[in-house]
Amino acid sequence: MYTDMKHYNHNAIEKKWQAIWDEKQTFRTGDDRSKPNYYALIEFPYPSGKGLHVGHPRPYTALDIVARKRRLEGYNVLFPIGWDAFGLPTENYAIKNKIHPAEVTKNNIARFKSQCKSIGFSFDWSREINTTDPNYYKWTQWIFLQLFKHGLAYKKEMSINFCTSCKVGLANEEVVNGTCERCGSEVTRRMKSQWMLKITEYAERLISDLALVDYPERVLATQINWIGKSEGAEVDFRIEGTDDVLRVYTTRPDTLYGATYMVMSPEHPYIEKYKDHIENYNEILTYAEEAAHKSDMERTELAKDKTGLEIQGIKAINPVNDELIPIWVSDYVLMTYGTGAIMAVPAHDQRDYEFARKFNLPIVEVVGGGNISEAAFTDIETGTMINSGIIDGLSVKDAKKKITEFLKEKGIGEFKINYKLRDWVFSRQRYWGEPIPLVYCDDCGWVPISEEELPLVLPEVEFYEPTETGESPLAKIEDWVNTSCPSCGKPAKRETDTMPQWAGSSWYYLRYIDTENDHELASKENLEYWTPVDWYNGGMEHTTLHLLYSRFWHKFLYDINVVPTPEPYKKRTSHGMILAENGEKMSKSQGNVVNPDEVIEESGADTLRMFEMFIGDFEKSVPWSENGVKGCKRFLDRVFRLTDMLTDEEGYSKDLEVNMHKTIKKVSQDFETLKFNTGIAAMMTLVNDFYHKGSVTRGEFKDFLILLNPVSPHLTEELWVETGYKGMLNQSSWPEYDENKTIDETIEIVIQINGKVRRKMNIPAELTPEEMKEAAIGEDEVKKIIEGMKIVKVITVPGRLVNIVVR
RNA sequence: GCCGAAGUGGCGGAAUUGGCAGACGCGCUGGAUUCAAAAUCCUGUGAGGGCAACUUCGUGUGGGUUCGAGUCCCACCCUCGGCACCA
Repeated sequence: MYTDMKHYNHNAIEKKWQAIWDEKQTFRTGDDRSKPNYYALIEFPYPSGKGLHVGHPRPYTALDIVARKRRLEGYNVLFPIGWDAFGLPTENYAIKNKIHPAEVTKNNIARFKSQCKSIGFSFDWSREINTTDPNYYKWTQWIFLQLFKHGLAYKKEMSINFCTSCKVGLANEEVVNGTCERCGSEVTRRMKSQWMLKITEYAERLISDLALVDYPERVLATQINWIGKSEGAEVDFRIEGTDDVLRVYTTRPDTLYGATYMVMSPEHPYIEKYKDHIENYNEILTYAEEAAHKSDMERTELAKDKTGLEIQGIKAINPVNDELIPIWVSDYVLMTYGTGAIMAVPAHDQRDYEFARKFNLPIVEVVGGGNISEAAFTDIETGTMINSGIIDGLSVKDAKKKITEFLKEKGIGEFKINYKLRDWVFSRQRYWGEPIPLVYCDDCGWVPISEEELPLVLPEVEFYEPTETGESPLAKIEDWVNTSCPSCGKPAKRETDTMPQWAGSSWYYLRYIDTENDHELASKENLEYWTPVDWYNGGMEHTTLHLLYSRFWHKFLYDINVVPTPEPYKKRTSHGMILAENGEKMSKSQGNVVNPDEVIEESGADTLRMFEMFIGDFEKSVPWSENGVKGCKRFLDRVFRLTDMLTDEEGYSKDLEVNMHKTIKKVSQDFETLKFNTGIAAMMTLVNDFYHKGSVTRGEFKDFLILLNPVSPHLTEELWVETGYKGMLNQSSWPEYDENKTIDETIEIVIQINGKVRRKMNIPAELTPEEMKEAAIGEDEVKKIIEGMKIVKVITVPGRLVNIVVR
């Protein structure tokens, strides 16, 4: 006969609790400011047309666990969600299917939202934001205006990276191996007048303030590497027969005596300036044009073999030894870094060495210790200066200092710090982005529109395609473009470029704090209470771009007294990707995308959440596994059936008391340190213990349910009610452990002889090392083994082992 | 080339930071239940040898330190991520 076994109906249970949480607004951020606050943040998603795949819930579940645990610990928790909804894929889809991007966005968001709800995340849905909402981008525009007013936004005619397919300018960061980060098409260079943000002004602070935050080592390294700080000197070389100097930047001023030629970038202004002096001007011009034509890809990839030309007709004078040296032009020198010209020291720089070898230029050794007939000697730790006049005999470090002081004294050089970081190209020739709230007036130049007029709303437009000239589609809407100057009232034209997708995501964490505020981006009081974000988790792919940009904006807002902290995020962590079962990246084209909806339907959201966390090391990429999902489902089934072995006892049983305390400790710690996999393993072990014992007390079950709740919230809430505990689980509190009760009374120790495990024995935990030693030596088997040998030494590790060294 | 992370069973991964390698899960083996299957429960599961108690080998490779090394040091190899002519 069939027993009346209750069945774990995950679908019913999950729908039931999601409805209850919604109705009771269970996870709405509280107003009780007497509670300690906790701000947990995930990277808000871009609502693509494809919906979520199983990679999304990994970071969301992780911080959902943290948020739920914090609430049970008595914190007032802010755990918000929103949509980073401007962007090219939506626009491209809109173009292709002739649907308004706003409509596409709305549909995509609806899909994402219902998926997020079906997974049971404890987001505060009352604070949902959307970067394409005028009430939101009003403040994105407002921040831009402040940047503009503080001189940090400027327009510049410049050579930009231009994606041939998207027809937009790209920031350096958006170009990956010479192709567009988004669509993979070829990127070429093109001159275009662009809005730029002076992130370089913050370069130093973006490095030094990393000391204030808790980021993983690899993230710190990426930030520092990207900013690329270097210290050196700028040095003036006179150009023979003129009053002009050619200024160079070098990190090795100590090698100045070894400079045997100079190299200018093909774009260097002196080429134009001295065209009358330059005998081979036409040749140089041809070379410069070729270089300009090359995309960044070609210029770096093919540049393994160096090219260049000597500039005939002008020569430079080495300021320390007055030697006449030739000036070359080569595309391995970039106009965008340093001064656009270098002094070449082939003996001590790899690139100069290659170049000198190829073109038979002299190589003069000025740092002794290497073998320059074979390779450039670039070591700066061991060498001693030679052939170097006033700095002969010094170490590299001392020589740098002395020569830089000398140059400074003579007025022909100075100490200089350079950064690889470039200013941020901030305009896009696209429709689906925030309009830049500026107007161009022939008399007044660029004028900001009045802040009262914000938001400057995107006008309706018939076609979203960029124009043939690469201009924004907005340029075609005449009655929008033509306006009057806010300053003098004369006819003027609006800026038609829009902002990049990075804009809205650079400050969204601030808006969550005060979503309804319509007179400031967030109130001082709320910002004081909630910032900085306590824990921000996101993907490694955002650790250069997004993190740097948002830190920059935050620092600016700090400088103008809008936010109270110098850094936006106190702690940052990163998750690994979820790959397809075969170890490949999940992608639509491969057809290997796993959809969470199917997993939820079949095994439930609680199982999905658990497996997302149990699958492996949170910080590493890991392949998805169908069987792994089944394993987690099996575990939750076992949890469900624990109710059949429930006893009436309210406390912990004697047998399992230590296990309970150990598990509480392990789970509590592991949920704080991204070790969700081992925390869950500890709970599995505990459940195995319950099964082996065949019973579980009400007290044990209750605390176990709380521990499991952040991972699998629906089932645990259901079992809480079913078992008849008070109220709802989310109203209870996180269990505490007693350190003294995490220690077993008797422990098994290992007896080693000469470092090899020979015996194991059970002893009372409180034995002293001396007693352990006695016990080990006295053990019968051990006695037999060491009979006739001499005990040299005995090592005891309390609670672990005794090692007997014999001869 | 430079920077960063890693290399542990058939698989995902553990290992209180120098102290029983392989927790937990998957997969697989055997058993119980069943007419049978699924599900469930109980066993076993790094490799070799032994009827067994046991024993030898074993954390990318080679050396070293130590009573003791997955963990520390030196030299390599390989994988993944980032940067890449930045003077």
